[in-house]
Amino acid sequence: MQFKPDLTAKTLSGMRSMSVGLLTDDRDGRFSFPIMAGLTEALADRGVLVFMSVIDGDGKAAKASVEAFLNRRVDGLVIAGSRTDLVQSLDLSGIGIPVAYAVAGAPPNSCQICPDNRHGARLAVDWLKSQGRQRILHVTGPEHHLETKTRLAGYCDIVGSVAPPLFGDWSEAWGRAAMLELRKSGRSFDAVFCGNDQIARGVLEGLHDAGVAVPNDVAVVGFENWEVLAESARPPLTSVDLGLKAIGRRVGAVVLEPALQANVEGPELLPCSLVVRQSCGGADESQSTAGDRSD
Amino acid sequence: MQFKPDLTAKTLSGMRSMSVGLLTDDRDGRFSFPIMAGLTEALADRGVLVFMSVIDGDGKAAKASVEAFLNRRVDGLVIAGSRTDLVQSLDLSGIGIPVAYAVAGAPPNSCQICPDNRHGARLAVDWLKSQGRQRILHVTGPEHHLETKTRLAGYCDIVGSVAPPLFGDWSEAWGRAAMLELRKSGRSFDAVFCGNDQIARGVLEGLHDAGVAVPNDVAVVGFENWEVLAESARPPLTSVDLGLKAIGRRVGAVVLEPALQANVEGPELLPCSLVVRQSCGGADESQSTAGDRSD
DNA sequence: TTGAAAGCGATACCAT
DNA sequence: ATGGTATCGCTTTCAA
Repeated sequence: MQFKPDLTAKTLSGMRSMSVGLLTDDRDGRFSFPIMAGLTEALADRGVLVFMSVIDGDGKAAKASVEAFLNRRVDGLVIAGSRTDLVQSLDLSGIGIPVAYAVAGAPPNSCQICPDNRHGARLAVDWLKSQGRQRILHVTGPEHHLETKTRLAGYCDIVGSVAPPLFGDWSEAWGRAAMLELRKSGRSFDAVFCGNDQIARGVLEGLHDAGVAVPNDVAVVGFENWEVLAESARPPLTSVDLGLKAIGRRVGAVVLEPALQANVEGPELLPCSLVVRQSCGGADESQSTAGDRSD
Repeated sequence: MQFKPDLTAKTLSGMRSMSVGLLTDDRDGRFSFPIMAGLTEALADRGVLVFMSVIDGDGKAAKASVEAFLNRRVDGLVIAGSRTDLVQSLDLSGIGIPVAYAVAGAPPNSCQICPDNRHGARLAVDWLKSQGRQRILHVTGPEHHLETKTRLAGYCDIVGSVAPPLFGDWSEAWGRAAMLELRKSGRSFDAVFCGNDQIARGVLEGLHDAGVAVPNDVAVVGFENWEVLAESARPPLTSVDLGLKAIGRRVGAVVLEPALQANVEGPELLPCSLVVRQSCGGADESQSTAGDRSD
């Protein structure tokens, strides 16, 4: 028969509400949206829906959203893709429901799920080496950023610390500038591993301007696999995928079943994967690595 | 005093649920996310929350999501930024709650809210003319797309149909190819108005490769103001902003108060605005036009 | 005007 | 095992 229990009544009578809240202060949804997609996907089967609220950096609004969630009796809360200032303005300690942080700053002893940046970097550099590249440079973001440090660590895992990385900001402009700088310095290299895709785009442009052929003369790999950037780069950019959708799925599972939580000490790291395109050769061999490439 | 009524009980007892459902099949959230942000913003004051569900093109999943929304007794439904196939696989006719389509294909006689592409195009071309440009070309997307036609119409409103547009796809590669084609044909021009930002990026690159100076020799303006692309273009790209966030706000108002609906015949058009950067000169005059530039 | 009682649609605890 | 009933927290209706 076609009986559909009313979720509202079900909730009122003390059961779980079969809904979770998602809070983000992302600007363009670069991280939040794929996470959200994974979350929906994972929770749809279990019949739970997600309340989403995007706020712009204001602590008051964040607090109000959480209150609103709680009034709806959400079973869990996820904070996604936000800058760390959100967590600071929000005290979720005695909230009474599971909270998980997805690709977001998190307070100590909380459930935090992030991509394994270090492993992702190793994947990229390994691939570069397997393609016969000898002198792999690293141009990346601000030195003090956590992502910068972690990705750098993965890079060093493979090549050691012979070649000092070039720190800058996460922009195309910096990627271009770095190429200029490099040419002036006369350092020789046959590959550059970039801290993110925007930098990689800039590097590609800088190389193009200088007349060096990619991937023949130098190979380039990016990070984050922001498809709109990576796919239309010239040539299409090989990049490390963050597996955001998988993170969304995982976060959904954990928020509903806190027992699944792996370790309370430090973040839970989910695998990245390498999406091979044409910027470092080998694209036709259609290499693929662990994880879920679509974010 | 600090009394917070329980929304669940309120809902059960026959009131409105103070929640709406948002359904999208967007891939990267380019449209859905800003719309969502506007929606949240508009509804937060009224104390209504939004259930969001992102599905990937599957008709079954869409239907299931709508059912789930209905079980939660949402007060309204918005379909956002989706390809038209979603509306086809979904019959929302006798659903009993207001439905609005935001930047999405919509069935006849439904509430549809979209950016005023034609007006946006006029804004762009007008600006180009005001900067003294005489021969403005239009390179754009597939001829049969609705956006292509509407933007072209706006272009023709200003310059007439002297210069035939160049149709292609919405990619950077096409923008580059168009420049090559143009150089071969020997057509002379001092500005190009692009159908979207990706094409504009390609055009910019093509121009750069050919050694023509932007904006001195030729000015370029894009469409959609996808900030990650526009801001880091070389030079930063002047572009028509779609006002997606405002659309989200409007859609929220309409879904809660269907009486506000402007016209049932055809879509309700919200203003675009021009965001002036350096790709067509005049950036320092910090020109701005109607609408809300942040999406 | 104010206060008490009857749903709303399920769950859960009792009795039988 | 099985049916009846109190309960969840609020709105609405009806008395007083």
